[in-house]
Amino acid sequence: MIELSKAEFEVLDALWINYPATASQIIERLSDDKQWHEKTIKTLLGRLVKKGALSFEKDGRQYIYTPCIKRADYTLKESKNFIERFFSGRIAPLVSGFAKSEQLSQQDINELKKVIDDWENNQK
Amino acid sequence: MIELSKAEFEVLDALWINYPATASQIIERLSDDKQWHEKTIKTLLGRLVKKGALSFEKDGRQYIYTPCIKRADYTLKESKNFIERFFSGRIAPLVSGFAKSEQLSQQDINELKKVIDDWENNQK
DNA sequence: AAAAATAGATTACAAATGTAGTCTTAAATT
DNA sequence: AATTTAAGACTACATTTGTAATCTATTTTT
Repeated sequence: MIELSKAEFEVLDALWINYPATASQIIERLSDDKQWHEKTIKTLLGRLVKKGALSFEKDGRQYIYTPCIKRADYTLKESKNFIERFFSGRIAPLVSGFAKSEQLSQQDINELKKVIDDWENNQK
Repeated sequence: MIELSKAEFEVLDALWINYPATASQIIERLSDDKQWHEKTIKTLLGRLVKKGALSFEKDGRQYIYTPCIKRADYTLKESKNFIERFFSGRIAPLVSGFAKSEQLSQQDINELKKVIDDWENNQK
C-alpha cells in the first residue's frame, strides 16, 4: 500500500476531517497546530497526489481534493506494521508496556474492556 | 530521545537479543532474515554509535557493542508517539481497529485481559 | 485596463536513509 | 617473511523528506 511520510500523513489527516476540500481549506485547518508555510503544504498535497493518496477535481483554477484511501485502512496497515516491527505482531505487549509505565487511565481500561466484550460477543 | 531509522532499529534489535556482542555476531544474527551486506550493517552500527544508541569497548581490533538504551524504553517511547499521531493518544481505538478487521486471536484477547487484570490489581 | 494577488507547477536544497564501496591497518595464513 | 584477510574508518551516491522559493497563468482589485 501507499507509504506516507509523517508530514504527508498530517496533511491527509487534515483532509480526512472533512472532504472534499480545497488547498486553502486544508491550509486553514493545519494553521492551528502547525506553522507550515502555505508552499510547504502545497508541496505535500502534490506529493500525496503523486503517491495516489489523494485525487482532485478542478473547479476553475482551484483543486478540490478527496482522499483515495480511508483513514481506518491506513491506520490499520500502519498499526500492523508497527506491532510487527516492535512486538513481533502481538498487541498485548504494547498495551502491557503502557500499563507498566502508567500510561493507562481508567477510561482507557474501560474502553479496552468494551473492545474485548464486543469481540467476544462477536465470536458467538 | 534518540531517533532511529527502521534499519538502525533492526540492527540494535539484533544486539538486544544478546549483548555485548561483536559486529560479526550481529551480522550473523541478521543474516537469517535480511540480506544486508556486511558493510551496510557496519555503517548502521557506526550510525547507532554516533546517535548514542550503542557504545563499545575495544577488544584488540574488534569492537564489543552494548546498547545504551533499553528496548522497553525505546518501544514505549515509539508506541506513545505512534498512538499519539494516529489515535490522538488513545490506545483503545488501535485495539478496536484490530478487532474490527479480525486481527485478534483468542490468545491476544486472553493476554489483553491479563494486562487489564494486572492493571486493576495494581490500582488497589 | 493595469496592477496585485493567488492557484498550481516547477525547481531548490540540506539532512536523513538505504545501501554499499574503498582505504588503511593489523592479524592470520601460507 | 610475504600475502591474504578482515576490522573499522571514511567516502559515495541515489532517494526520500522537510521546508520552502520562483515561475506562470489567472483572477481580483483598484
